[in-house]
Amino acid sequence: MTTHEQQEQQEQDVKLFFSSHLLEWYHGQKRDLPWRRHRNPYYIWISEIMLQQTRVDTVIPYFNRFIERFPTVESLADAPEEEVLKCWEGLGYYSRARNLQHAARQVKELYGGQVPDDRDAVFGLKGVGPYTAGAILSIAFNRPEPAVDGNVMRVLSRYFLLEDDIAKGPTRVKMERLAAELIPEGEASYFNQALMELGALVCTPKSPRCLPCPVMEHCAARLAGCETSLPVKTKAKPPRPEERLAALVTGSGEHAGRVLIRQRPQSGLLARMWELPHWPAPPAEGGAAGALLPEAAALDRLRRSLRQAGIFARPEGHWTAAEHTFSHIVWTLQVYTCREEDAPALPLAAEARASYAAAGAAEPPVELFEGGSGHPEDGGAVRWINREDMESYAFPNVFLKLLNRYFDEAEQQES
DNA sequence: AAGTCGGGGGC
DNA sequence: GCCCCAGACTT
Repeated sequence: MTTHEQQEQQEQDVKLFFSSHLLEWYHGQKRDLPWRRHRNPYYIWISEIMLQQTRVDTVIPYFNRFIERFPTVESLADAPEEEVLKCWEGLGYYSRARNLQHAARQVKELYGGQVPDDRDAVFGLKGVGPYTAGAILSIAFNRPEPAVDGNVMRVLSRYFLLEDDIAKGPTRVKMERLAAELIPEGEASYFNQALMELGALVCTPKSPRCLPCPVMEHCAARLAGCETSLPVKTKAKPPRPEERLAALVTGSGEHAGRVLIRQRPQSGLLARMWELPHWPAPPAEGGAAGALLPEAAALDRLRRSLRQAGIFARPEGHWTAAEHTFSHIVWTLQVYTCREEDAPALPLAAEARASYAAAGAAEPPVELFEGGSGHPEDGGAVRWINREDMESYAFPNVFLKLLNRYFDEAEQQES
């Protein structure tokens, strides 16, 4: 046998060792997760969409509620979109929910309500990319397809000491080829889950638990002592800060005891979710970025933004500040309590024109809803709600917390 | 290839 | 604070 052939044989042995030991470990260590109790392709599919960029512990309660409310593909396909969004409330990446329902309608109409088991069909479902397609095909149907996510790339980077940047596209393709080679005959479902389970429980990003690892013996990174410096991944850009003024408008007259909420536009950030109205804060005088706007200026700006949006209310004072972090933006919301007022006798357009004229040409126009086209169906719908009504609207977490806190405080003041 | 899309847990 | 998570989609 040549040296080259010996080397190849050794690589094969290391791969076989990995696959067999990992599989055996999985059968002893796998967690009891709701979507693992039956091999139901619909359950697998829902769980995989929820698990995109989201931890198992976070997903479990959402999954259980979702399956209870939408037990079948058809029930999901036929549901009102707001109900799907409400089920997703707080889970983030809300386009996942909309895409999921779109895909449920695809499955209902194209495949008779049965989740398809062939590659092209699964890939064609909205919201299903390379990872999720591989996960559905392998976990639900035991097809020998790779399912390469962050866990898998981390595990493979370490075991095979691969220094490719996992943030780059081609790296995933390379990992998929490798992961496909590793699948033992007829064991795609368990093996792919085992790979991810190892990444979640043992081969963690920081301080991996190498001693109990079933494949430590041949882990190249461990042998080289560099397991904590893998995988290589370029840093994400820091999110840009955005200062915003938010209005907590309490109703008077027929709206007494209620708070004003607004719906976001059809597309983009937090699409179709409900929120307290808010607008970009003008830069503070003196120009220092992040400097706090003087209260009087904020109150005045908010009053005009509200009026421009057709809301007649008087900002009264600063209530609280709240932060909300997205992947690419950080909102700092300065929340002001505002009191609903009677609409003025003058029509809004005339009011607005007079307001601009009085302010002079230097006054910047305040958009009705930035990013929107101005059409009502693009968002901007408003409602006056009490605490019980919150059941009917889906809110991003920051507004969920603000509203709950407000209603708590209002209740305490009554008693 | 880079930007857009949430939110939380772990350290 | 920072990192990353069972990623997909758009440009």
